[in-house]
Amino acid sequence: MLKERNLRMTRQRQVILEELRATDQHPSADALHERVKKKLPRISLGTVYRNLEILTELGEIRTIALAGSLKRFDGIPQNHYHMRCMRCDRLVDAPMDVVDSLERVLQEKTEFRILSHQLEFTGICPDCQALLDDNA
Amino acid sequence: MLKERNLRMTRQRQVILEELRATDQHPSADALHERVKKKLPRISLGTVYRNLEILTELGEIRTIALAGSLKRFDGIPQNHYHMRCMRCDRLVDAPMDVVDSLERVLQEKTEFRILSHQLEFTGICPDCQALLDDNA
DNA sequence: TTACTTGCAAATCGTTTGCGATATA
DNA sequence: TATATCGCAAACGATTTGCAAGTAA
Repeated sequence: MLKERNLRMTRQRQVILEELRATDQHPSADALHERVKKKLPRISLGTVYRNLEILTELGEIRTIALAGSLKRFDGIPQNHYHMRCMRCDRLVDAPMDVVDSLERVLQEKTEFRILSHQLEFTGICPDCQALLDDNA
Repeated sequence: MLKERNLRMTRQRQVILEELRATDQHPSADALHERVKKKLPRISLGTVYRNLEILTELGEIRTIALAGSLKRFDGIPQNHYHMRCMRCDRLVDAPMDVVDSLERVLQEKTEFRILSHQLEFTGICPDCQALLDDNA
């Protein structure tokens, strides 16, 4: 699966994959870099980032996009879900109710105390669909 | 509601709230800053950030933390949900199945083409619960 | 008159990128 | 040997923060 993309299995790529597979800690790039450095002391953080991206594209690992520092603001204080257009980055309210049962179902199966949840849909907005159709 | 926290209703705070309430565009802090500058040309981006934080704490508006900027990595390539501890930031697999019907339910009600969804639970992990109990 | 709030600029954080050097296939 | 990949360091974009001046109550 490396060949069709002209990719090479470097020692760095190998160790990054091994170390990630060896833990269930869902490390950040930085935390993984610290682990990998124990075996390859000279590896750089940039190399870790580059390989994590490639390994994700290959389907070998998953990148979890956490709800994080990037923010948008909403004049409506009630909780509701959103849809984001992956092409133009527009953010729109999702026309559906908040599903409280998601938290209840999970709470029955975990010691974690669940307090809230964040649900974001990704897709293509109508405007961008039209644009894409034009180009076809 | 301003009084109990010794907060003042400044012109800046007022206009930021008005402008955010006047749109359904879910602007970024920067985009909102551009709008507000038309009424208060000298207002700084830092002031916009500070007020958005306070208005969120007061429950007047909502801050939407977008999925994307912050990343974690997972050696298991199958899709699944996660729980994040709001105290220690630990990330753990959620013991529940992916709910495909969420996308179907929403797709029936929108022109948006839904392609995927991101669900993240927030709460307190068992270790941090124990710590909090000790301090009580 | 107090101390909350501002504008400005510098700092921070996670991530990305340009470069010349290195190593895989 | 060709070029994918590396290490390094600088660049990046969104957000946060320190400080002295301004202003609401």
